[in-house]
This record gives sequence, structure tokens and C-alpha cells, in this order.
Amino acid sequence: MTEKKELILETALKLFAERGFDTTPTSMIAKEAGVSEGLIFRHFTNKEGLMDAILAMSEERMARHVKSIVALAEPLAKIHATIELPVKLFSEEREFWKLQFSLKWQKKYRGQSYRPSGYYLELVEVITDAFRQLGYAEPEKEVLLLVMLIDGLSNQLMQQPSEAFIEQTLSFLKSKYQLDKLKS
Amino acid sequence: MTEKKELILETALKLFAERGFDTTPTSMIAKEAGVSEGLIFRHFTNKEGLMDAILAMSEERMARHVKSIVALAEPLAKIHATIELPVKLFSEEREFWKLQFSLKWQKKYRGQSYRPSGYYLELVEVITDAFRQLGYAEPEKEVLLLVMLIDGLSNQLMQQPSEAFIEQTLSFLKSKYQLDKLKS
DNA sequence: TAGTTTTGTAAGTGATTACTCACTTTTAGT
DNA sequence: ACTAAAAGTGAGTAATCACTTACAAAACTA
Repeated sequence: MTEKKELILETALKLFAERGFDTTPTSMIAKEAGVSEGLIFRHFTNKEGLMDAILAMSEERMARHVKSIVALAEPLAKIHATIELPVKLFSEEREFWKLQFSLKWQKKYRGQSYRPSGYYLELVEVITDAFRQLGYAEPEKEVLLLVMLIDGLSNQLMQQPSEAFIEQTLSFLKSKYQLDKLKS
Repeated sequence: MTEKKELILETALKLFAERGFDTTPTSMIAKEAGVSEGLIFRHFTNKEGLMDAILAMSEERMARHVKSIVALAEPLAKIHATIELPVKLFSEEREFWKLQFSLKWQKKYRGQSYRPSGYYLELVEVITDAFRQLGYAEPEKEVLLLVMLIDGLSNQLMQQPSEAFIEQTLSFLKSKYQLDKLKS
């Protein structure tokens, strides 16, 4: 990976997240990155190839996050870490994950990288087990609920990313998943 | 509203939902609707004007749904109806609401019609009150939780719209909001 | 150092796109 | 029936876009 290739990748990511894939011309990416437009096509073949490279990065980063959750010992810690995941994601690389989430609604990319991939299935499995260990009656459904909650939380974070709001919401959510709550 | 104007609106809605705003040329809309391309601009000035007209429809339809929820007598019925809202939306006019949700992530339209508008604020207020009546300790936060849940549910419905799945999920969610559950 | 591959550039190019314009047809008010 | 406004058409047009090509510089290999 040469310096300029990486620069193109980062610039494209930033611009795609800010303005969307279709509304960001390759000429703009080149200009912003300070390289010739042709270089984009030398390295990534297509505009779509550029996006695919970004998506591959996403896959890797997410896999790392999931790995760290799976490594936790306590089932409750795993669940809490999962709740915290979107906050962590956005605080670290906001634009990057924003792009990921917006892609869910684009037909073009829903078939490829967003289809439940390895790390997602692993996380679901691990969290199901965590619920089971905690004595929940319907662990599979609880996972689904948690997934929905996290999706919704991500949406909220995009629209209201204030520190205070995040803190409040997180602690409220965690209080819903505590040892002394009923498990029906 | 002439017949052809309405035809343009419906066709554009369908195509925008299927293929996205930016990747749907006005020429395609005209061809599919069986009208001349110029007519689109006569009626809606811009391609963006066409989208604005669609967004205005959305506002109206959503307002109707909210009104019917607000009209319910029992607080629990209001909450359950809110949970059912996304299912109702998607079963009735899938493409239409899909477009709405995808727009949340587009900068262009986030400032305009998607900003918490009248009906949304009213619904939040009413549901907050419902939680209060049911004796929940923190009704404001419960509403937020419910909003996130509904966002997440909408996401799920887009990816897995099978009847059985919807039915299961709905009844599970409703069971979480029952009179005999604790309200901490 | 000679030769080869890789990285980089600048200037196109054809296709597509949103939008315009000159014009005709239909509708509606009096 | 006359007329003015509104609805509708079809053939442009300028601009933009993804991508190509011919070529040069740099980096690697022997």
C-alpha cells in the first residue's frame, strides 16, 4: 500500500460519508487528496472498487471489536459491551460508521458486504449464550431485541451525539439489563 | 392535481425507493410514467422539487397514523399501537416508507423534512404520558427506549420481512410492555 | 547500470444528465 | 365561441461524470 493509495482511500471514505457515494465525483476525491484522477482507477479499477476497499476495512475493524467482546468472561459484561458498541464506534470513527449505516439502505451494497457476515453471526451466537447463562427464558428473542435496540441507538447517536445524552441513555439501557431484573 | 402529475409522483416514488434518488434519472421517470420529460419540470420545477412533493405526502400520511394512535383511550393500547406502527407502515406502503428511512442518512434531506416535525413531537408527548399513567419511574427515558426499539424494528423489517418473523417479534415486544411487568 | 515493473500524470472522450425552449393541445372562464 | 391560462411535447444543450490512453518518473531487480 503506497502513501498515495492510502490517501485516496481515506479521502474517499471521508467524502463518501459526508456526501454519499453517488454524489461524490472521482474528480473531487482526486482533487481533495492531491493526486491525479487517473491514479484512482490505476489502484482501484472502478469507483465501485474504491468502495469495496473501504468496505473491506470495515469488515476488519468490526471483527476486531467483536473479538474483544467475545473475549470477556462474564455474560453480563458481554451484553453491556454490546450495548456500548455503537457509542464506541461513533466516538472513534464517526464518519466511517456513518457510511456503514447509510449503506444498509442502498440496494447496491446490501447484497455484498452488509449481508450478515462472519463477525455478526459470531456476536449473535455469543450473546445468545450470554442470555442463556443469565437465565433468560427466550435467549434468541432477547438477542433480536438487543440488536434492534442497538440499531435504534445508532440512529439516535447520529442525530443527537451530545455527551450528556449518550451517557444518560447508556446507563438507562444498562439498567434494563441487570442481574436483579426478571428474565421472562 | 391532474392525472399525469399524480402519475409522475407515484412513479418517482416507486423508482426513488427502488433505486435511490441520485441514481434515478428524470428521463427514466418520464419514460416509466409515459409522459414527456419536460412535464416533470413544468410541474415540479426541479428534480429536488419532485422529492419535496413526495416528502410532503409522507408528512400527511404519518400525521394520520399518529392521530389514530393518539385517539386510543388506554395508555397500554397506545404503546402497543406504537410498537405496531412500523409493521403497519411497511405492510401498507413498503416502498414509500423504505424511502423515508433511507433519507435519514442523507445530509441533503436531514435538515428539512426529517427533522422532528409536528406529528413526531406529538407522539412522543402522548407516549410519555402513557408511560407515566402506567406508573413507570422514568417515562421520558422509556419513550426514548421505545423510539430506539421502533427504529431497530424498522431496520429488521427491511431485511427480513417474513410474516412469521414479524408476528413472533411483535408479540415478544408487546410482552415486554405489559401491565404485570415491573416499572423500574 | 540496464531492463522491467510499478506508480504516477495530463489531457482527452463518449455517454449521461438535469434542465430549457419553442411550440401545440387541452381546459376553463365569460 | 373566444380567449387566456394551463398542460403537455420533443428536440435540443451545456455541463458533468466515470473512465481511457499515451506517456513519464520512480522503484525494484539482476
